[in-house]
Formats: sequence, C-alpha cells, structure tokens
Amino acid sequence: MDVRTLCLGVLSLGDASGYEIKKRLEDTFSHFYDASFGSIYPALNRLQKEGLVQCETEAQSKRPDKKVYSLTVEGRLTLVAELNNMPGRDRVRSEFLVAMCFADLLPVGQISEMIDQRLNQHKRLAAELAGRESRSSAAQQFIAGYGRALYEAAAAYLETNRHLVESEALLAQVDSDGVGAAD
Amino acid sequence: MDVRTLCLGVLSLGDASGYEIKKRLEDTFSHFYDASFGSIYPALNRLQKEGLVQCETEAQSKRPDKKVYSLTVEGRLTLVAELNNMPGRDRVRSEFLVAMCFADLLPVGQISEMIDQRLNQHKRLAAELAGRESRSSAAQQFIAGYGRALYEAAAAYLETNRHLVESEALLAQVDSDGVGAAD
DNA sequence: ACGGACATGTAACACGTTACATGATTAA
DNA sequence: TTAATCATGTAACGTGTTACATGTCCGT
Repeated sequence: MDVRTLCLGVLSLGDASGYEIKKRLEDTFSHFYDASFGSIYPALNRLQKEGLVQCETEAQSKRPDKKVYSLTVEGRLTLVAELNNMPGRDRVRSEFLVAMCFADLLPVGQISEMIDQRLNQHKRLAAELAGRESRSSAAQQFIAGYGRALYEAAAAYLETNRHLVESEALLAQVDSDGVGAAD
Repeated sequence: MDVRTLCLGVLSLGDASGYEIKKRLEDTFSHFYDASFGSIYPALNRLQKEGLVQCETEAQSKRPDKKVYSLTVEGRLTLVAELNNMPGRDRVRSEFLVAMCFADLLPVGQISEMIDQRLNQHKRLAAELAGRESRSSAAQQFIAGYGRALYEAAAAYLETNRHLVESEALLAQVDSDGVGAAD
C-alpha cells in the first residue's frame, strides 16, 4: 500500500485537492501513516493519467488554480481491490525503543528525560484522540479509540516499569565512573 | 537514526559478522526496526572506512570468509553521541488501520477475517515476548515487556470494539445490496 | 532431491523526503 | 514584519528493498 492508495481512500470520503488531502491525512492518519506534498502531487497526477481520479480545475486569482480531484468508478474499484488484500504487518520504527535497548550506555538523567518526554507525548496524544471519539463515524471512532488505547497502555507501562532501565543505567554509570568506589 | 547506528548498537553487545547482526536484529529488534542484508553489508563497509568498526577476517573453506566486526573506541563514542539525541517520534505504518478506516467499502466477512488474523497475530507475538522477559538483561526485559503490553492492549481493544467496524460494514452492505429491501 | 542455514556482496529499483520556486493574503 | 495559510509542482537526495550472483553443508 502506497500514497496512491491512500489518496484514493481520502477521496472516497469526499472530493479534495492535493493540499486538502495532505491536511486530512494529517488530521486523521498521522498516527499511522505519513505523506508529504512531494509524494502526494505526483501521485495524483499519475492517478489521473491512469484514469482512477478525475480533476476539475477551479481558477483562482493570484494563486495556482485549485485542482479538485474526485474518484472515478475505476478508481473506486481499484481502491476496494487494494483494501481487500490482507493487510501486511505493521511497520514500526522507534528510535525511542532503540535508545532504551542501549540504556546502559547513557547517563541516567538522559534516560529519565527521554521517558518523561515520551510520557507527556503519549498522554497528550491520547487526550487528543479521546476528544475525537465522539464526533465522527463508527470507523473513525474505532481508529481513534485504538490509538488512544495504545497510547494509554504505553504510558502506563512506562510509568510502572521505567525503573528497569533507569536502575540499569545507574549501575552502568556507577561501574564506569567508579562512584562509590573511591578509596 | 539509520542502519549504521543500529549496527553499532548491536556490535556494542558483542562482536559479530554481518550475517549475525541481521539475525540478532530479527530476534531482538524485529518488532520496532527492520534491516535487510542489502542495507547491512554496505553499512558495515562504510563504517569500516570511517574507522568506527574494525574487522577480523576468519578464513573459511568453501564459503565466503566470515568477517567479524567489532566496535572501535571512535565507534562507541559515535554510538553514544547518536543515542544522546532525543529520539524522534515513532513512525508507524499500518495497512490494517488504513483498511479499518474504509471498512464500509469492504464486505463484513473480510473485515472480520482481518480482525481475527490480527488478533491471533497479536496474541502470538505477546506470548513470544512474554517468554523472553525472564532470560535477559533489564533493558531487554523492559523492551520485551513494552512490546507485550502493547500487543495485549491492541488485542483487548480489538475484542471489545470490533463491533464498531463490523456493524458499520454491515450497514453499508445492506445499503448498497438492498438486502432487506426486497419487494 | 530439495529446501534451508550459512556467508558476502552488488545493482536496479521503489518510494518517499527535503528543499526549492512562486506568490497572495491575513493575523500577531 | 514575521509567520502561517493557501496552492501546486519539480529535482536532488537519501535510504532501503528485491533480486541476483556464488557456493557448501546438512537434514528429511
């Protein structure tokens, strides 16, 4: 699944320009998918060439014409076909977890700061998603709830278990600094 | 953070060849980071050129010589410097969640199958990680526990809330098929 | 006999990001 | 006046994957 499919998906919820697609992706999908202008605009042009979307150009004075795209029948079929493929496994790339793996190489203060930051971030994002669960379709609610559940679980885990990495980093520090081993 | 840093990290836990690095990544990091041979071998060569790792070649009869890499002092410093950067936000890419967003375009059976599959997968992975929590360093335990907590939270959420997407898909199906509207 | 583990490496390709180009309008 | 929002697009770049090349040994 690539940006092109994602564009088809967004358009299935309503016509939009490239710019608007980007914004909707940020609103709705940012937690589990990203896309930049540099990938969206070329994707739309290619989708148009392939007849999966069509485009109405709204002339605008003093700024580029706004090109509003809509799904064609073929586009909708392609989207459905694509969604029918069993989804591949999630890809996660977490610099935070990599850092935690090597916690014993870092000063304890640094580890703690990273965890604090992460904790705040997760709580903020969970709250943001919670606010979204009321005002939207069942699918949107489901997605928002899913995200919230995960952020909350991560935050809870961090609070309960942070001592595991913090104490290990402390030991390593004592080890290499010779703290408490002064003669 | 890229494959090069990850290689340094793995090497900080013990010397290894490219092949072994790949396997350790699969064991330990597969849940939140990926890397293929095609990226690891070039990375190691470049790290060697830059003096961050050094390499002892073990001659082997009838198969390519095994090149065992180890961190240099510079390499260790570079790794620590890299880890000290506050980690960027996690990147998640989930085809599953995208599919759920557009649940109303799919047959209910398909949705249910996707959720069942995901549920089994999460339960299996959680169990696998649970087994790992006993026999390893504090950092490894922390990471394994984190992964397990998230898989379990996701599974629990799916079981409790799957009706949200399943019923919506059903409604959409009734809508477009005209089921229950026969004359 | 066949696939999988061991072992390294390269080249073509895919995919996406970043930065740039262009430029008006509006709010702080 | 500075930044953000609106609006599209291209080119250079980075990073990683896939498939290929090469070959042995071991288990079934």
